[in-house]
Amino acid sequence: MRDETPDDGRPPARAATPRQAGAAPTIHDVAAAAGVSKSVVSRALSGASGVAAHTVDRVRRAATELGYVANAHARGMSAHRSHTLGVFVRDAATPFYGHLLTAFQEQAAARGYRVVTATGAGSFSVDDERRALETLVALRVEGLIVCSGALPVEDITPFARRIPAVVAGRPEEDPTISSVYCDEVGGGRALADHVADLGHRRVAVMTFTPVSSITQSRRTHAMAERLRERGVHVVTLSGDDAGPGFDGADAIVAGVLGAGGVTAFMAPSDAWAVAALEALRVRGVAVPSEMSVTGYDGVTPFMTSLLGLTSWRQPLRTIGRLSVDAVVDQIDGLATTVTHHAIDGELVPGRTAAAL
Amino acid sequence: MRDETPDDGRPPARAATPRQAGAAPTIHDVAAAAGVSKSVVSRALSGASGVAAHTVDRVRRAATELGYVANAHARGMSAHRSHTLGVFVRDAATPFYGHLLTAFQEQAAARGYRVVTATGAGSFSVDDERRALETLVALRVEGLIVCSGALPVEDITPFARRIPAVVAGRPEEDPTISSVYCDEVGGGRALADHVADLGHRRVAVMTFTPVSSITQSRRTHAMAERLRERGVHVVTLSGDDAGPGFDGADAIVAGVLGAGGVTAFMAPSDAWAVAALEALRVRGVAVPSEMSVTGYDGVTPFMTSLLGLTSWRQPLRTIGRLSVDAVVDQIDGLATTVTHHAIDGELVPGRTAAAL
DNA sequence: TTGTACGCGTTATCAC
DNA sequence: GTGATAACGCGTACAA
Repeated sequence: MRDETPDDGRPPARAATPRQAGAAPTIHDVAAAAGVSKSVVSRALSGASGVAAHTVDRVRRAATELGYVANAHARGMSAHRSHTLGVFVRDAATPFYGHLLTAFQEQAAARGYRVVTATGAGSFSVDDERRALETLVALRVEGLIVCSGALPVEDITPFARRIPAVVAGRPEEDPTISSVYCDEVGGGRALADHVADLGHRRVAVMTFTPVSSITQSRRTHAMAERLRERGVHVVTLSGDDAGPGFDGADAIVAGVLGAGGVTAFMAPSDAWAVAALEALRVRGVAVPSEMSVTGYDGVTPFMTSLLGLTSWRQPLRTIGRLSVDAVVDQIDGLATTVTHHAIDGELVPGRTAAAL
Repeated sequence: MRDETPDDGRPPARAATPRQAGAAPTIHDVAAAAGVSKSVVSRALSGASGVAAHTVDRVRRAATELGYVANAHARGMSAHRSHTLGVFVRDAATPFYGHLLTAFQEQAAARGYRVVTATGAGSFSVDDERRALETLVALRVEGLIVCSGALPVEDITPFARRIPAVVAGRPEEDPTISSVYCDEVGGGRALADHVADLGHRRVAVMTFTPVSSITQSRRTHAMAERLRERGVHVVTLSGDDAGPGFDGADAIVAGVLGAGGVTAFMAPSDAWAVAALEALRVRGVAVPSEMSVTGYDGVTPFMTSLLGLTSWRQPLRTIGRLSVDAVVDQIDGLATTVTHHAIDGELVPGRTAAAL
């Protein structure tokens, strides 16, 4: 049970000396408890030299006694540093972003930074995303990591002018802003080669326009292009009209089957591949004997050997690590130029795509 | 390209009047640009009454012109409010927590709060988790939402004394701290009933001790107990020894098959169920004809009709919403008592468990 | 070795 | 309707 009254509109209760119970103890409280001045507390706790050993002891004891945790806001104000990185993710519920998030946290901690996350609050309108970015800026994060396949770069650059920023997980050649991403074109082409190598001559590819998803557009067009180079007949199906969820999967599959003679379907992501596999199962089409299916992303939990999905793995841990390094290097002055880092992915053979 | 020098150890550069380019504009800059005092800017931007309409206009224009975003730290210091909720999640990469996180963000936004997230930085040691909680406290979050099946409540209560807190996603009866969770016992029992109803008489259940995971312990013991009540012979296999990942799945499956006559296996989670399904497939055991398998959680992307996993769905969206409501109600003084909210889950029939 | 005084950016109070 | 001014909690020159 809390022992304080909620301090909703507290202004009148300007505590004179007896701080109200429940309020966080300040450096002043610790100083009083230890019988020294605030500056000594500050120095003792920060491990600065020039403080008597026994004084440090007394201060430390008083601090833990009171459960003192320095106010990051006040500290940031005077130090002009927040030691905080801001991460914007479009949808934390997606495993892809979840893994990225974890990698960010880990590397940021290793580099001595904390991470605050913001999202577009569910209804992914561009306006929401803009507001989320503003939240990060208000928090005076020292670096910005943006993970969104959709947010146009124009919405990021105004902030990137002030704060070292990096776009993670999607290709971005804007000269203003660094990026770390998996080589979508190389991945799409390699996966297409895999399908062509399996002997498929008529392949359906689900494609997107850049506005709906930069990554999915890039990789799917690379697939189609490479297939054509290999002399494979390509049937493209637009994923832009398929709606936000995966409800359009059946319509897509119907299109694939209706095209006639198609023996392989290349999905833009593992999630779409799984949705397609479901639709195929419902329609009684055997995979891979009657139809081969490939995904993209290669992230758990889709990458279970149970599903055996043939896919392309993006090295999310590496992307996360390099993204943090990119912004922190800029913050620390170790790097001053914008960098674009394309990481190689890796083919995951699987069992959903077989030789014809 | 950034046009400022990185402000690493900036103290000497105490800008006199000409602020260094790239530094975030302050209310002072806006005031100067609009030709008014800071007070007016503050009131104009906060929509307070008592400011001439044309002045508001001028200030607004100057603010957007400069790209002014109020410093949340300074605002919080003066207002004694951060309008921020702190969320601690054990592992954002897990879909379970990812969904929860999204639900938090959404409801927090609806209630006018922002969310900052902290995790144990990957290597989930209790020490890391404590440090993560301290980060949140340093940020002076007004409410705390803790999602971790492992962090002992004793590590939370010292903070909960000061800050309204809620444990989300796991049962917690501590009188100090509110909780919102799915009824693990009810879920485990209902799922066990489902298995018993299917006619299984010898069932293997993977169990945990509370120290390794409170939720998994609770639900699995409920399963075993209910099965015994129904006169079913239960074989328990300890999941505590299975290691951190799912590598122990094959050993578990070996134990299930070695027990003799077991026709159903109840896993503590969907992830474990999928791991078991894989191990069974490798061993050539047909599901569900030779062995029925059930999971628990019922969260995407495991809940694809492709896998057809029989499971128990936890209403994560509801849990997320109610968790935020619980802390915000306490902050706003709408609620003063600690509440424990057990939400009902829902059976997901699936195809991995069949009648004997 | 320790204490004093100031400033960080903002809001709220009180004169004007 | 507007402008000084005093906090808020902390770090840190500078003085003692």
